[in-house]
Amino acid sequence: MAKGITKRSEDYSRWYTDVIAAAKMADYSPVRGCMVIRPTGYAIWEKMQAGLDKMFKETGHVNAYFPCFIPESFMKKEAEHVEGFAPECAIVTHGGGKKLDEPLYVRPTSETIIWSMYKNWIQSHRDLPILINQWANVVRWEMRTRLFLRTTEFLWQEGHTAHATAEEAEAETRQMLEVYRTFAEEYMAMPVIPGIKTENEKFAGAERTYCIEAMMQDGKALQAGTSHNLGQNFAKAFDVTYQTEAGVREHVWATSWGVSTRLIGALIMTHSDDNGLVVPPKLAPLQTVLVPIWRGDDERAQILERANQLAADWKGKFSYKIDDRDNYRPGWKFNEWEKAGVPIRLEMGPKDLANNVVVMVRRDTGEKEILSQENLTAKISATLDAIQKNLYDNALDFREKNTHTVDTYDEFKERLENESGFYWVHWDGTTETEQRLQAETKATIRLIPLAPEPEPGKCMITGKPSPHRVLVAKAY
RNA sequence: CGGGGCGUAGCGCAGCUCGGUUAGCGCGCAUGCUUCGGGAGCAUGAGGUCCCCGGUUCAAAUCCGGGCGCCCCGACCA
Repeated sequence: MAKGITKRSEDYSRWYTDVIAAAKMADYSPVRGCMVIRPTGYAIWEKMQAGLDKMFKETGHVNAYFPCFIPESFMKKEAEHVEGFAPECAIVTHGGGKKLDEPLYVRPTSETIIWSMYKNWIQSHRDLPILINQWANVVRWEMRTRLFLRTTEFLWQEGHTAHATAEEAEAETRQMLEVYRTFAEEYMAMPVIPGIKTENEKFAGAERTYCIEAMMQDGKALQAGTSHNLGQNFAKAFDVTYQTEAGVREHVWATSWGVSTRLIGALIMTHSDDNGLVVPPKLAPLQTVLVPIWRGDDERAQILERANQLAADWKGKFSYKIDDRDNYRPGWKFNEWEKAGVPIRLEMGPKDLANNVVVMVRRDTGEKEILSQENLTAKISATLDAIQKNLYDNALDFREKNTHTVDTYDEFKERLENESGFYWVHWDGTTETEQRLQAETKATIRLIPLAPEPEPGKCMITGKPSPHRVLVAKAY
């Protein structure tokens, strides 16, 4: 039934790219490592943007736009930042046919150019906080790329805030992490675990990085969003100070936070199946498609008339399309919309017309149901809600089934071989042990829980004391 | 950067080993008719720098040399 899509059990990577191709979400571009986001993929991004942007505004943020070119000298001002990003930057050396006096970095992230501006905008505590977000593209010259998950250029949002106190910055960082968690769970129907990154994994230039981690269907972890407490690092690098109420000059406290088009990859790998894309109703570009079935022009006219009558009640309640194309047959359409992940398909033919019913098919379960044409609108709305919930429940159930607790390194290594998934383990808190773990098993410490359950134990590798467990997994 | 695979019609491929008519096949595309409840059938038709450069030869998609590009897998990263 799913011609052209490799089964997940055969080859997970190929399945992933097949789903994207079958749903016409993206295409490879003439430029290595870059992708073209096609209308179907972009529509999902627009839905994500709409949901997130609303939440950003509700928490007091405003949008702005900063340039994509950053003077080299700016990039070099924060030591850890430049060290972290320099290897993966694209640099413009020529413009207008002439060599530039100073090379321009194509932004891999915008902290530096934004803080160069904040320096001018901030003098007094009265100027704080600044709560700016921008929707933009960024470029990171990755060695290996995968559609949506890691491309040389990608789209994202980056919030950059400035605060008078460390406490306020920390509260902001945590608040935005919570926004991401809510978005992932409520819109994407993707359960996530919030936490803190280890020193080793934190953002270049941050004091502390928070993240949300999700489990993909192959048991691997995917970092779905990050929120950084930047402390005073950028304020010091760019000499951004303000006068307190008491008249004292202090460096400003900063945060930054972002999610990217990678979320689309996360969405695919959380819900989709061997028949193609599955999209939760809240992010589906098209929520319901009605496929009319007819023989001959008379039936066609009758069916379409009834379909339009029914659909008149749907406006403003959910998005829909009546697929009245005459050049494709119903079976072909069923398949196409299935691959595209449309949550609900309705079928209506002559028999249904005679019986005053329609056939409804759920994308998530494949269940067919014959519905009266009375109260159809309410039934569709309720089913969309049910699909949203079912997708979340399934994803959560999958994660729980694939989350393990282990105490010894031998057991960990053995189980990781056979069951990829999340592992809660004891760790002694050192970077050396973390690096050894990664070198020996390819798994990484994904996060330290926000509010860890105190559980004194011994590091599974070194046997040194550990106050609580951390989350370890192979990751994208 | 290492390992593997591959460049021939829009897409997927055969042909290459062993050089030889006008380079094929499937899907898709165009037109027409019949169809239409899970990827329709028939007929007709359009569509090619055989990745590039050089060499060998009467003759190269095919042999030789060099180059470029893409995909997959690993080391780094959202």
